[in-house]
Amino acid sequence: MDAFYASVELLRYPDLRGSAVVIGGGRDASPQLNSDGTRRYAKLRHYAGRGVITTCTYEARALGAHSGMGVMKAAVLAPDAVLLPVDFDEYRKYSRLFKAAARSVAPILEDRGIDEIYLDITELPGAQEDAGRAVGVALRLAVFEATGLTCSVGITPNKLLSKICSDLDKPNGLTLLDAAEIPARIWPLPAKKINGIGPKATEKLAGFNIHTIGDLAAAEPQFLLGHFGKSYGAWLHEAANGRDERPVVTFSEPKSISRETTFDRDLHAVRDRAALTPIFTELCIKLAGDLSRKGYASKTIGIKLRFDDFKIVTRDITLPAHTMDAKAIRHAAGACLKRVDLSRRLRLLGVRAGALVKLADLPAKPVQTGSIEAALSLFEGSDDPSSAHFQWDANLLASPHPARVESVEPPAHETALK
DNA sequence: TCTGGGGTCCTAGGACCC
DNA sequence: TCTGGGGTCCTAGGACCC
Repeated sequence: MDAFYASVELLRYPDLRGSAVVIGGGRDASPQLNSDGTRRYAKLRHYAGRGVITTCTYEARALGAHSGMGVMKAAVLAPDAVLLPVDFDEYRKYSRLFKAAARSVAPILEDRGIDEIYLDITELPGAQEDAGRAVGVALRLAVFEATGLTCSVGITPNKLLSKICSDLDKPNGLTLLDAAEIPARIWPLPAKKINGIGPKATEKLAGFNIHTIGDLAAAEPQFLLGHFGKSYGAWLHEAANGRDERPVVTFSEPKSISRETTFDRDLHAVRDRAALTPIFTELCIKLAGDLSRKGYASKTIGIKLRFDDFKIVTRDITLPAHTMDAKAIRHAAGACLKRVDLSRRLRLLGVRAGALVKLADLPAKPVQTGSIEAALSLFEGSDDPSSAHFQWDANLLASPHPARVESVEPPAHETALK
């Protein structure tokens, strides 16, 4: 989707069409209603805070703003640009609408986040020959009719090339590409246009005088393997040559669910404990709510800290049984926090639930909260909370497999087989 | 002007088991 | 008392993406 969040906002505030508009910042950027019924929008120049731009209109981009940029920095470049707060509920609504419209054209759809999808149109009637363009036209029409929003489409032999091509003619673009055109149209592009080559890899490649995808394609595979590792090196070579066999995946289970927040000001774990504790607990409650709503239980609870120097530290712990209970999550996360050196001030705190299992697939009833608390009290009472190693007392825990606890020695024949 | 929130995948070492 | 090879799980960090 083209400038997705900003475009959704323009549907709501059509008077902003044609203006430089920035979405982000958070908090009090909502438009106010004047007495005459007109709207008064917040200007970038009045912003004070730590937010970043999530999306901005093409007019704002022309002034130098881009997503990821701090709003304070953008205010210097475009002080008169309009600032709007993010409204994820609204974007999710339009996300569902555009995906449903796309599915009506091509049912094999891979979800790549709120504003991006892959479609497998191989088996679509008449998708061979020159009908690719017809599919692209139908797709954009269906999306526009359902949402009033434009999107950009790449139609190629695989996901890697489609991703690159969808970006070549933004906004409202349609780009078709045949494998034979790779040298002429793909190789001149910067290497970072490949999905999977980020800032670090771009920098490292530049050090070897590899700047374009063509440079990368011309590099000896052995050289790439030697400098980028077996897996990534081999992938770089394949990607540069436009080869990608990944299928369009229509469904996948989530691996983790998390909540995090950046504080208005940096907080010290001890001195600002009174402010920190409720934030920490709130994150755990929200995470438990997310798990419950989505129907998952987690066996690994972790925390993420970002210090004032932007260094990130993570800690996690695997529980004896899956849980979705806020108290159990809070206790586990608290135990993780005790394993971190907290002398620096904190900028961000996050809580994560991993090792997820669908509630329906849970082997037995989730362990009761009380038992997990009893187990975790072992951590909190530990003489050495910084120690990375803890001993669980299995007897304190309710087992999700009560029957198996009773098993004793394996039968003699089984022992013999070993 | 310091840089959000929610994810995935990969690597790597140590524990532990066979 | 000195060395194997394979496999899984746990934990921490990092690159990358939307």
